[in-house]
Order: sequence, then C-alpha cells, then structure tokens
Amino acid sequence: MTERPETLRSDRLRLDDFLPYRLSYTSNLLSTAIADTYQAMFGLKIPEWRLMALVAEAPMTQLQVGARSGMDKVTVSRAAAALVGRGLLARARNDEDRRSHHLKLTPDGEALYARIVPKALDLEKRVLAGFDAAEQAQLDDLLARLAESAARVMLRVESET
Amino acid sequence: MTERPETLRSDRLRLDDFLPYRLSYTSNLLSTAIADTYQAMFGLKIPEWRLMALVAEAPMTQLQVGARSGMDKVTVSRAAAALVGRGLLARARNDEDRRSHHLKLTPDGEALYARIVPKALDLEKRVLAGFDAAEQAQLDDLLARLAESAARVMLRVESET
DNA sequence: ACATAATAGTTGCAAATGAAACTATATACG
DNA sequence: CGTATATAGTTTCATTTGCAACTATTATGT
Repeated sequence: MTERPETLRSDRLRLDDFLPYRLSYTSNLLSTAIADTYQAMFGLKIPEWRLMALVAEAPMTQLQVGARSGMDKVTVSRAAAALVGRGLLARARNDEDRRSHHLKLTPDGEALYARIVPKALDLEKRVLAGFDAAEQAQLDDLLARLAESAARVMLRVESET
Repeated sequence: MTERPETLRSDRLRLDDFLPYRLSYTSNLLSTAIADTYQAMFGLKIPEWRLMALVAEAPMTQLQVGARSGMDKVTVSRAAAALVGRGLLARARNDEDRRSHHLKLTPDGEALYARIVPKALDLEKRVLAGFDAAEQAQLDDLLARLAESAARVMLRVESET
C-alpha cells in the first residue's frame, strides 16, 4: 500500500488508500485462509464455526447468535441444522418460549471445539506475529471504534436512501 | 467489544476478541453500507465501482484489475461487461496482445466517477470522524501490515492442507 | 514452421447468500 | 377469552459468487 499524500485532493481517490476497500481486502484474505483451513481440517464452514464459538461461551438461542455475530437468521438456522445433524449441537427446550431453543454444544461438539481453539489461536498468533503488545492493543481499540463508527454511519446511510 | 485478559487462556476463545472475526464483522458492516449506497445512488455493484476506481487511476487490462484488487477474473469480467453495456467503460484494442484490451472510462464513465468520488470520500470521512490524524496513520499502517501478514499466513496454510 | 504449452477473458455450473413468504408460538388489546 | 399483531425459526426462490471447462491468442521448444 502506498503513501497517502498529506493534502487530500477531493476529485480523485486511490483505491489502495480507501479505508473500506482496504478493510475488505484484508478481511477477505484472512477469511478465505480460515475458511479453507476449517473446511479442510474439521469440515466446518465459517458460520458453523462461529456458531460453535458463540455457543461455547454461553448457550443461547439462534436469535441471540444472530444478534451477536451479525449473521443472518437464515445463515444461523442452516448452521445450527448442520451442526445438530452432525451431533455437535443440541437444542434444549426453552420453556419460556417454545418457538425457540437454547443451543449448546454436545460432548462431541465440545471435543471438536477443544481441537479447533488451539488452531484458531495459533492462526491469530501467526497473523499478529509482527505486532508488539502495544500495537495489538491499538489494533483492538481502533477496530472496535471503527465497528462502532461504521454501524453509526450505516444507520444514517439507510435513512438517506 | 470486551477487554481481553492479559493472560490468554489457550482452551477458550471469545469470538468478540478474535481478530479475524472482528475484522470480518467490521468490514461487512462497511461493505454493506457502501454496497447499498452505490446501488441506490448509481446502480453500481461493488466490483463495478472498484473497477471504475482502478481504471480511473490508470487504464489497465482486466487481469491487472484482478491482480490489484484481489477480485476474481470472473468478477472482473462481469463487472467490465456491465459497465461497457452501460456505456461507462471502453475496451481499447491492445496491439501487443489481442486477447486482452485496455480498459478506460468513457466520458460518461468519467462523469459518473466524478459524482461518486465525493460521496465515497465523504463516507470515509464520516467513518473516520472520531479518529485524529495520528490514529488514522496508525490504522493505515496496521492494516497494511495486517494484509501483508495475512497473505503470508495464507500461503503457509495452503501448503499445510 | 509446427506442435505444445501457457495465458486473457468468457461461459456453465454448483454452492453460498439473503430477502420474502410461511409455520408455529407468544403477546396485546378490545 | 378471542382476535389481531409480533416474533423465532424454517423454507423457498432469486441473486451472487467462484471454480472449472472452454475459446482465442500468444509464447516456447524443436
């Protein structure tokens, strides 16, 4: 990626310097690498892996999974169905609302999850290898604020259209 | 997003703290916002907009577009076809290699591009509103290094599978 | 020169995605 | 209560995506 000039001209735009593009580019690179790895090693798709990770933290309904992860409810539904089908996920009756279920990992699911986590952490570690602790903290902070900011902008954009 | 404890436990993983996930989450948020805006305002899909932005910088072949942007050649092909169909893009004969063409914007394409750029820069500005110059520079730097690192890790991952 | 291999771009197909309609249950309000 | 409205999750369908096979052209080796 090249240097952005100090003074921005407002009639041109270098795609390489355009934040949304760079974010997407970087994210896609990582996502693809991860998707391939998980598919090859564990037969899991990204939504399935994400669902497992969330439910492993704390059992929750599909709606909660969607809200936390930004996944579409259709995506969550299919991921859950696939995991239940493989015996990795259980739906526990929710007596407060019988439309939904509490999702949690089965023992098999926990076992698989336990095998995945070190791989995931290792991958993250490799990606972050060139970053010292301060930089990692900065990245954490910047990304968090960016997500917040993006969510805010997104709302405004929607209302303008 | 929550605080990551100083000492990492290696058997658990909070999805909210997992870098690839956060990157993807943030990127998707922005991408969706942008995709909706461009589609509504200019009838452009993201690949079409990216192609325009690249070609506006300097005419190039489809292959070069793909190499620079990470877009699949199929995606580039379809984006180019759509833009040519709308009279926004021209394919100029490439005498050195008649399999490929030099792509450049038509006057109409330039005109549309000129209308898009301020919108894009404005959007970026809004997203980065809460970040001072130093933080923006940091973000630039961190993302660039992250992309590089991700590309490296991706290569290793592929060879391991 | 001629066959073989490589490359730019397109097309066909199969998988992933998400909006909208649908089912079943829950809540609100007369 | 009973009817209307909202919500959790599923299914259907249309769109988007990218790999693989294909066409047209170019480069290479003999």
